[in-house]
Amino acid sequence: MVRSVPVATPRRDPLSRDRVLDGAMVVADAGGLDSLTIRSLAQAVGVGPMSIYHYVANKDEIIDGIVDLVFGEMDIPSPDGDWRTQMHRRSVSVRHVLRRHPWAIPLLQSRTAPGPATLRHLDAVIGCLRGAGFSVEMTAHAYALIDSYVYGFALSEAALPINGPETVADVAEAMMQRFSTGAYPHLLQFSSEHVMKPGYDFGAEFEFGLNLVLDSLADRAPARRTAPKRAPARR
Amino acid sequence: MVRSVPVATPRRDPLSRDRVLDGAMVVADAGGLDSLTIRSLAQAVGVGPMSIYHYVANKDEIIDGIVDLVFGEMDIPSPDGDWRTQMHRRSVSVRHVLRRHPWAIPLLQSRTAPGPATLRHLDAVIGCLRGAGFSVEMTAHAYALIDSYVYGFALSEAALPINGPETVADVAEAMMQRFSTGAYPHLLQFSSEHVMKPGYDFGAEFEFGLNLVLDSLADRAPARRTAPKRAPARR
DNA sequence: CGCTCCCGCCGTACTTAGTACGAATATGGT
DNA sequence: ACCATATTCGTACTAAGTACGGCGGGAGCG
Repeated sequence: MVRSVPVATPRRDPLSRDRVLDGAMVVADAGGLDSLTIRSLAQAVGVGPMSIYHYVANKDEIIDGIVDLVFGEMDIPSPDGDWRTQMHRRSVSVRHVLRRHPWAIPLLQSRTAPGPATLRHLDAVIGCLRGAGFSVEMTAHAYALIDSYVYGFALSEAALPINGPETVADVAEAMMQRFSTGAYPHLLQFSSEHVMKPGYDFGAEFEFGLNLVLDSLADRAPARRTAPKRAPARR
Repeated sequence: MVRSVPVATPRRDPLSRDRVLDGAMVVADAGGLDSLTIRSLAQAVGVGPMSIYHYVANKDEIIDGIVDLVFGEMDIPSPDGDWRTQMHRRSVSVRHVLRRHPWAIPLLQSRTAPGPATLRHLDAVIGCLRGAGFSVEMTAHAYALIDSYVYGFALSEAALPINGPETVADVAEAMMQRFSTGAYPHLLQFSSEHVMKPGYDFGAEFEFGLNLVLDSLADRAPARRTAPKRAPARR
């Protein structure tokens, strides 16, 4: 097990579970979940397809592994400090991470084998809310609400045509043809007057909803504990 | 096309795009998206695999088709009546439909070829909000917020172990082993004190978040509340 | 110094899925 | 009765997951 002299036999460094999972992340980031096949992964890490199976039992285990890696990239709320600030920072971080790894969004909630980073994240969020004085019931409410919003937003955002004004125009153009029948007047008006305007950025909607959600929760929370700082509860 | 005598040649009635899509729905509902293969679908509708391709170009078109069927099952907000009531009813309906077809959740936002039911739904939601007096900007905010929440909640809900107190206990048991190390104290406490309690129903969290979101939007909306009539909002 | 065993690696091949191609069959019109 | 057209399907090719077993080289032993 212990290698006395590291120089001795670095055949070409012996692969490892971590290198497999890191490689899987890279492949998924580059081409989406569909492009992540055992063969493409093997090629990415420079081995034959079957070598992968010496480090993971099957593809599902790879998926579980990279989902946990994604959770590992997210900021965790600190138990100290204002809960609203912490949850805001954490939520923004979650969104940014999911923008980097959009393929992970449908997987986040659907894995039944959470890894350590996932559990640490969950624990920190619950700890933050409970520490702020939320009751168990209220914590459940808040957590479901915040995460539903954040994940849902990430899902919507990921669904948008790949970014770039070019694509937006194309999609709009294609849609216009159907609208021209007059069957969808509100949609037509909304698209042309707002969504298709040059400066429109769907991502900017995130802050509005997040602040609304957090403010409303603050209103209904036991407004005490660790938050003498900013004046909360703007109404 | 028109069959003069129904007795004459009901070979076994001639299949159709609708029968293909309906069959695809049934298969997906029964066994999830993974179980929907061309072969399983063909068997479900009683034909050979290749016959399918006379009614759809490829599997993606089938996916697009059943996603639109899902949208077609959702209640649509009426332009008359209180927007809050309408949006509440619509959101509850969306959630129920997605509970029936959980495989559709990751697909809803990711299809770039929306069908007629999808567009009708979109149009109705926008029409409802605009008709209630929301500005274009506010409509965009509200729509992103509400849908992110509803889809995100559906996503979370679909991820839960299949329902049934049996499974909950099992999952909890498996998790407990990891918690026993003391690494996730808040999560442990939260689970044992709340989530694992007999009466807990995650689905009940939906109303809390939905009402909070709608109430907060109402606070920031033009206090016009119910649209007295239909406001065409054309220009 | 050579033998052997083990570990990491991979070649081969079986199974399932999407689907291209064109043949087989049926149906209605003349 | 016969053909044009509309349906349906048989065959087969490609890609992907992965079971099985073989190979080769370093480590420890004699």
